[in-house]
Amino acid sequence: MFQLDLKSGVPICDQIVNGFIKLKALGVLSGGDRLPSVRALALKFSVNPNTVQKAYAILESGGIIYSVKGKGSFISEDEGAAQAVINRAKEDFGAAVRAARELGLEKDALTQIINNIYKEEEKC
Amino acid sequence: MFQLDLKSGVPICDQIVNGFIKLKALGVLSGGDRLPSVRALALKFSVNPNTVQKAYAILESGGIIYSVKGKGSFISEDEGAAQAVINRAKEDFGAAVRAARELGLEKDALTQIINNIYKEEEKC
DNA sequence: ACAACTGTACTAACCGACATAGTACACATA
DNA sequence: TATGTGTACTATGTCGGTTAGTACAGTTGT
Repeated sequence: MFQLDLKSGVPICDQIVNGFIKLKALGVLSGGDRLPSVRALALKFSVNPNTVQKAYAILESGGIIYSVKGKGSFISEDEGAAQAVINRAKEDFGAAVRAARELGLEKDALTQIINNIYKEEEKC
Repeated sequence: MFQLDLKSGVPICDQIVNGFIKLKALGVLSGGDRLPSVRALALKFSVNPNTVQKAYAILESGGIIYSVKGKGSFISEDEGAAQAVINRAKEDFGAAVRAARELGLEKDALTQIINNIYKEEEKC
């Protein structure tokens, strides 16, 4: 399961959305897997149930998950939905690259930044 | 001169800051060049003078520009400011990398995107 | 001296996004 | 029936960004 950083400035709602997208992208969660209930996840994260519910609603509107009253929320079987999210993330990253290039940053500088950040990840 | 996108969600203040940083990085504006007055730019962008003033204050605190009461605001001659611009750009790019990583994108996927974009540049 | 411009410094208010709090309803399952 | 589930509201509070208005200090040109 992922973690929340309440001090990051990133909306909790978005962090939950991205967290599950990542878990699905990594294969930790796959089609049909059940998500924690709205109330359970809220309790675990010490967060308001409404916030979790909002995140689940966003995930469902994006086709990442589907929810059934009285049963729970589940990872969608549809592979295209997650892929669409990944593609959008790639586009966003591409925009950042172009912005950096426009300001004169060299390719090597960018790859070095990437290497450093992905090295940090190993520590976790 | 740059443009504002009031619907982008990016704070107007930040857009103005980034606009001038970009103009300086591209060499359109160089040391000693005069910026539009706070009121003039506010009028041009149909924006509150306070917002422009805030942007100028940020630019000055970052050493990008310097302001003189009664005279105006000017692009800084300071070379260190250029380094500040680079550092800022790197931070922005780093944030994009972290966002991509957060969504589960692999390092190789990011470097590949960079390579493709910098290949495009050769055509220019 | 004067007018017109410049940057600067406030306070007050509005707005939207985000999060919280509380309540209520509908459905599924044991 | 009891419990847990998703869902739908309203109300409240906070915060950042922006706007509005006013005021002051310095420079420049007439």
